[in-house]
Amino acid sequence: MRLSLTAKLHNMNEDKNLAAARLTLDTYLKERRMRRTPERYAILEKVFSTDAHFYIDALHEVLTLEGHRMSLSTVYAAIQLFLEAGLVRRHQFGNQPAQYERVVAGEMENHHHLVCTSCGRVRAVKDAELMHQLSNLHYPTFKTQFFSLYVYGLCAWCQKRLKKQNAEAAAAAAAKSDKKK
Amino acid sequence: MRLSLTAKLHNMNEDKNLAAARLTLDTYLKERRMRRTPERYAILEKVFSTDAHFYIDALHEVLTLEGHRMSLSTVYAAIQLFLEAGLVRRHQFGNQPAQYERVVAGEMENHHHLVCTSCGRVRAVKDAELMHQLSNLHYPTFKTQFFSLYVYGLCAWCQKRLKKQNAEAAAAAAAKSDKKK
DNA sequence: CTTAGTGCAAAACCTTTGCAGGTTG
DNA sequence: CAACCTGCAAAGGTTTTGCACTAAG
Repeated sequence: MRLSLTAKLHNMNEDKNLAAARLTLDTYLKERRMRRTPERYAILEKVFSTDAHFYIDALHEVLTLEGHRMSLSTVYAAIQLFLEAGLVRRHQFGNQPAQYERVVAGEMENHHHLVCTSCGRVRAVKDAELMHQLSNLHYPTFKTQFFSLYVYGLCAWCQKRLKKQNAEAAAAAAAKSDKKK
Repeated sequence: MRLSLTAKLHNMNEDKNLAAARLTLDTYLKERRMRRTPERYAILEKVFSTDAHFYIDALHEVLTLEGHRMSLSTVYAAIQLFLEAGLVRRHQFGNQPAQYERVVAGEMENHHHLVCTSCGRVRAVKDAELMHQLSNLHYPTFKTQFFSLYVYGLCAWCQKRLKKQNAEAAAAAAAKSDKKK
């Protein structure tokens, strides 16, 4: 199978990211004399196999389907650990279950999020200049680690949906007041 | 009792904000033929009595203490309604319970948040220029309503605490390896 | 009067925890 | 071989829901 150049570069970066993450985890665990269990590394590998957001239960499900046998609590514990090691970031929108996202080796944010206030869907947006500016925010007595910018609003799909819904509601209301008369 | 000029101005603004919010709620409820119950207005009044973040259960407790009799689910339902009407904003940090914040009449954000990744405490920061810039972010097909910027890091208190803790851990580790020898 | 809103209690949900047994260092 | 991690089941805490009753339009 031949891969395109961009695909090759992509894969190379993936591998590099994963390798770096493994190293970070190694160091983190050794420093704290914690154990380097196969579960933790399997979870790490899966987490770094994509830059998309993921849910804990979906992550567990995928791992299970792929033949790893581990319990949901192990996944929760590992993600908690990764969070403390700075390997993942946690997001929570509305009161959906928490979403997580890998953190690529020490690099500051390179994107922010558009969140639909109606359906809850999240889209990532890249804006290098803005990200650069935000990563230079500093405050006395506060040691900045990272930041999150969420822009809330209506996605294209929900704009359409709500417009239709409102039209229907208006029609229903009109019918009702006609009936009264 | 005499009030300072700034206190007077403050109160005037509070009153204006509350009045505007009441009007918004009136309109919102009428449009949808929903009922204007005393509970909803009592909750609205409390929500607009401060610009601080609040928790649902604390809000319910305060209302109860002040003689309003209403159940927790009513408060949840009302806040959900306010959320849809754009009268409050929801925030969620770590997996603490959700925090809410009133939205002052159509005005865009005027502050952002510093969140301590260790203790979870949140501090509001005003930066007019930055807020103005962020409120001008626009995207095709996405109808922006508002935004939230969170800067995560360590608060002064946790920086101190963790430093001390690490020193202790190092000492303990040293003692342990001494013992082995 | 009709329907929506409230109150109460119970459910649902995600996440954490306690404990027994197995694995890592 | 000691300590820590995993797995399981059960608890925890917030938010939602079902149902009967009350009140708003």
